[in-house]
This record gives sequence, C-alpha cells and structure tokens, in this order.
Amino acid sequence: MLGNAQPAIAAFAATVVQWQLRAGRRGLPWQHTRDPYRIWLSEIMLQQTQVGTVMGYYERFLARFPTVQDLAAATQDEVMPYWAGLGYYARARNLHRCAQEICQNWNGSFPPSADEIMQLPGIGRSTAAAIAAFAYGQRSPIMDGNVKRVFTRYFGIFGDPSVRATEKCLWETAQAVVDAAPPDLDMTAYTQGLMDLGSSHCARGRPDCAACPLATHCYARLESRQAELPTPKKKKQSGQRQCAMLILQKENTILLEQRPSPGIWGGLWSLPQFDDAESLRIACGNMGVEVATERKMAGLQHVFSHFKLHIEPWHIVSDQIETTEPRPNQAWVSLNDLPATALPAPVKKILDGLFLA
DNA sequence: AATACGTGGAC
DNA sequence: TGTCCAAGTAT
Repeated sequence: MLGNAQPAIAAFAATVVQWQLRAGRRGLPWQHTRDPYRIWLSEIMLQQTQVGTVMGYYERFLARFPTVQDLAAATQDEVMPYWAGLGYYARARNLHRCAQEICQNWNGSFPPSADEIMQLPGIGRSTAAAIAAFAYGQRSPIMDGNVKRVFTRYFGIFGDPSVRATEKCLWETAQAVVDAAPPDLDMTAYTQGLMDLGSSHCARGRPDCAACPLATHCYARLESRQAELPTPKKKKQSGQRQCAMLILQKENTILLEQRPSPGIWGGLWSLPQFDDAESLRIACGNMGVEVATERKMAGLQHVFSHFKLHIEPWHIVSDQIETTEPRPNQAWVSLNDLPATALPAPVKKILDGLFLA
C-alpha cells in the first residue's frame, strides 16, 4: 500500500505550521476563537460542505443561537429553518440533540477530550479531533478529505481512502506525524494548515507542487503520480425516482407536510408527495378537490448524492376544500411564512417560482 | 462493508 | 451535459 519513497516525517508538522502561519487562511469566521461551541458548529456545517456555502449559514445560525444554551433551549422546529438548504439534515437534528446532552450531562461545557467529545451525537473521530485541537490544543489528528489528499500523496498511500484498511493506514500515519512532532507544536496552526494545504496547493485537479512546502519529500511529486492519488472511489451508478408534488392552495395558504426522521429531508416541511399523478388525484378527490390536467406544472429534476428525483408539481387552487383538520404532520402555511419555513431546496425553488414571481 | 444522507461548486 | 466530491457520520 505504501509507496517506495521514505518521506521525512520528523519535520512534517513543523513545515505545515510554518506554511500555515505565513500563507494559510486567516479570516474565516470560525478561526481565532477557542469557543468550543463556535468551533463545533463550524465543523458540523463543514462536513461534506464547501467553505463558501457555509459562511452565510454560520453567521445566521450564530446570530439566532449565540450559545449552546440557546440552542438547547430551542425546539427542533426553531432550529431547522437555519439549516434548510445546507443539506444532510441529520446534522442539524444531531446538533440540537447534542446541545441538550451537553447542557444536561456536561453542565453546559464541552467534554474535555476528543475521546469524550466523540461520544456525542453527530460527532465522529475527525470532528472530535478538530474540536479538541482548535479548542484545547489537544494533539488529536484529524482525517478529512483535505488531509487524505495530502497524506496519500506525500506518503504514497494507495487504495480507496474510504476502505477500512486504507483508512486505518491514514489514521496511523496521522498519529505518527503528531507523535514525531516537537512538544511545542502549534496544534491549531497544524490542523488548519493541513486543511489549507489540501484545499489549495494540494487540490485534486492540478496540484501546484512548485508552491508546496512539502514538495521536497512528497512521494507523489517525486514519482510524478499526483494524478493517481488519492485513489479514486469506485463509482456506483445512481438510480432514478419519480414523484408528484402537490401545491394545494387555499386562499393565502398552502398545505405542507413535515418529513419523517430518519429519511430524506427529515424534519423539514415539504409538499405532500405521491408516487405518481394518479395517487395525487385520489388524495385530492378525498378532500373534495378536482384535479384538472392543466394544473400540471413544468417538471424538474433534483439530484441527490445517491439518486436523481424527477418531480412533477401540481398547483391546485381551491377555496372549498372539505378537510376540516389537516393530518398531525401537516399544516396550512401562510405564503408570508414561507421564507422562514424549513423547506427542501427543490421545494423552495418551486414555491419561489410560483409565489415570488 | 455498504449504504443513506443534500446541495452546489468546479471542471 | 456529466462527473467528482466537499472540514463525514450513523447504521
């Protein structure tokens, strides 16, 4: 699995630190704080999500929930609008649960070590290590996509990084680097520097080895195998699904339905969804609503990480809907309240097109 | 081990 | 257009 080169490990961490302090990122909103709450929030938002996407969400979330106590005191329905559009909504649900655990079991303070932090919901090994490194200076190595790119290239680690054996090798290497570093290692700069390097000079497409501080002993550069590392994942074909969504409008309101957890969009409020137009028509009939074919809107496709969804929206306007009470997981929502409602991205797109035009 | 879980940026 | 994948975790 390892390449032939014998890369220098003794000076690795110090080199990263020096480069970070000189050329790394400095102005990100979650840097320059040791508040575990702010660090934790940023790490959760940044899971599988690009920095630029997170920025606005981070500021809005912190303004509404400035402390872990504020977050714990809120309801999940109050939290979800601040996550809507970011994706992977289990992160928000776990974040909320985690805040309550911290307030109930840890007296409102984060656990003092990465091992204990990792026991909390939504926090895995890498996120726990990042929080402990940034908040406490603990020498706990992280292993995210950036670090995987730097390490597989520098140390010549072949094999899909998501496969257990490769992953194990990466973690052991990361630990070995920290163990080989001097006792006064600046853990904040090291951790940040690794990610900065992975997202800049050691980016996936065309790595800029000429500018990289690790180039002299980097396996991939020395062997000209940058394009092979990290070993790409084997791609799995993604399926396609189809659905009909109902925009049922009664005067100034529409009918929304809260999605179950776990599951796609769990906790968000979405349009009533059916496998096909016929099922939608039957449901409308049960409410005494006729569905004319001309109510069908232009379809759209929404791409998830694991499948593509073809959505056929139907806009039904009726002020004489027979239902007295909506189902427990349904609600009539005023059009004025839509901007503050936790809507899935494609649903927001549909409703914006309909009611903001 | 393999799959579920969102959305958008980059090329 | 399609493909890859991003500061991953839970099951």
